[in-house]
Amino acid sequence: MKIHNSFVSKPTYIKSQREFSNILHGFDELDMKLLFELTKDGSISVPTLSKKLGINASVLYSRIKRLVKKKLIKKFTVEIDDSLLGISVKANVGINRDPKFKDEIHKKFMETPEVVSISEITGRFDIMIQVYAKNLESLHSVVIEKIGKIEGIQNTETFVELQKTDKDPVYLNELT
Amino acid sequence: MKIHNSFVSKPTYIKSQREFSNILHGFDELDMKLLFELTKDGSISVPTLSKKLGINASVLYSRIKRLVKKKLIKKFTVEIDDSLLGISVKANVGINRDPKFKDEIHKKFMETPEVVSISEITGRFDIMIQVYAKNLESLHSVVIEKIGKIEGIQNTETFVELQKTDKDPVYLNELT
DNA sequence: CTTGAAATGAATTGTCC
DNA sequence: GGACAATTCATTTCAAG
Repeated sequence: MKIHNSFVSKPTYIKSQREFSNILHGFDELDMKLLFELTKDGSISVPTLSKKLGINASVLYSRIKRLVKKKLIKKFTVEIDDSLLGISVKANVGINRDPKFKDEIHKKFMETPEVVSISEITGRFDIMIQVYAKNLESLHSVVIEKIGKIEGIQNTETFVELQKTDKDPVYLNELT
Repeated sequence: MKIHNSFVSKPTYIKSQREFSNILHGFDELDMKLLFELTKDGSISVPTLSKKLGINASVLYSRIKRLVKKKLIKKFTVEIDDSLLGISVKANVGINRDPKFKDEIHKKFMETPEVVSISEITGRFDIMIQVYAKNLESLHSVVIEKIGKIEGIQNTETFVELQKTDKDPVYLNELT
């Protein structure tokens, strides 16, 4: 049975807001546990998971299938160590641009291999991009030669990442 | 046989700089193809991959094992759709801090569930953090109430992500 | 070192409770 | 949601090129 979000108020027997929204989306604590385990190890076998969680394997098969079907799991993938592939410098670059060239600039970024993500943002900059490079020298040349010379780009400001700490996945947390 | 980087110059029969560094690290084009396929679909079976690439399954078994052993593949995992878990606002926050409180601030960030990554950077800010929140109101309250009030934080500047484009993985690209 | 096939063992599906 | 049986598939091993 499917219940639509906006017509339901939170019943008292549901403890946390998170549990509530999970139920509204049709996902429960077991789904969250699965996401947690699969994020840690996406190659774990269902029978192994079954033992670990103390839940029948058939249930896990159908749950995981459901998580994939409902697109909560976008895909199974691998996490790769960039540094072993020669990427030793990562930077964010804040950019201001002439709005007239928005699409053309986006296209240029898509064509620049060193640019790995492009975000439209609010605030001091219009765009923030992520740039991966082999070393500082090549980062510099990418920003100055390739990016700085794109028509419509008015200003760039580079933030080189010295050290990054990634945290546990969000769905483990209680967001306020 | 292992050859150390700095003592070897690029022989002429090796076409690209990328191919060269892969060889130095002991990884070749087949390894790159595997990384590409596994990034696209980490749950593909080896026999299926074998047909797709036209390469004997035994070879792929040993190659993948090697990629994992050498830590080029850090782990198998799943990609999750945050928005379906109620995360509808993502922001980067640039921060200036009193260096005396560096460690204490880092610890506070680690304790704040909305903070998903922490980067030490060069430039206008000392730190850039990524914040996930349910909505703009909760983002605002996290930045003002939780982060702004941490001792030693002098200044914050929030960049709300309006739209983000992620690109293809780096190891497909030719970096200069 | 690479291939292919055969034997093993494990994962997956379906059915019934 | 759980248990089990029937089936399919992945993985390892080994023998030969």
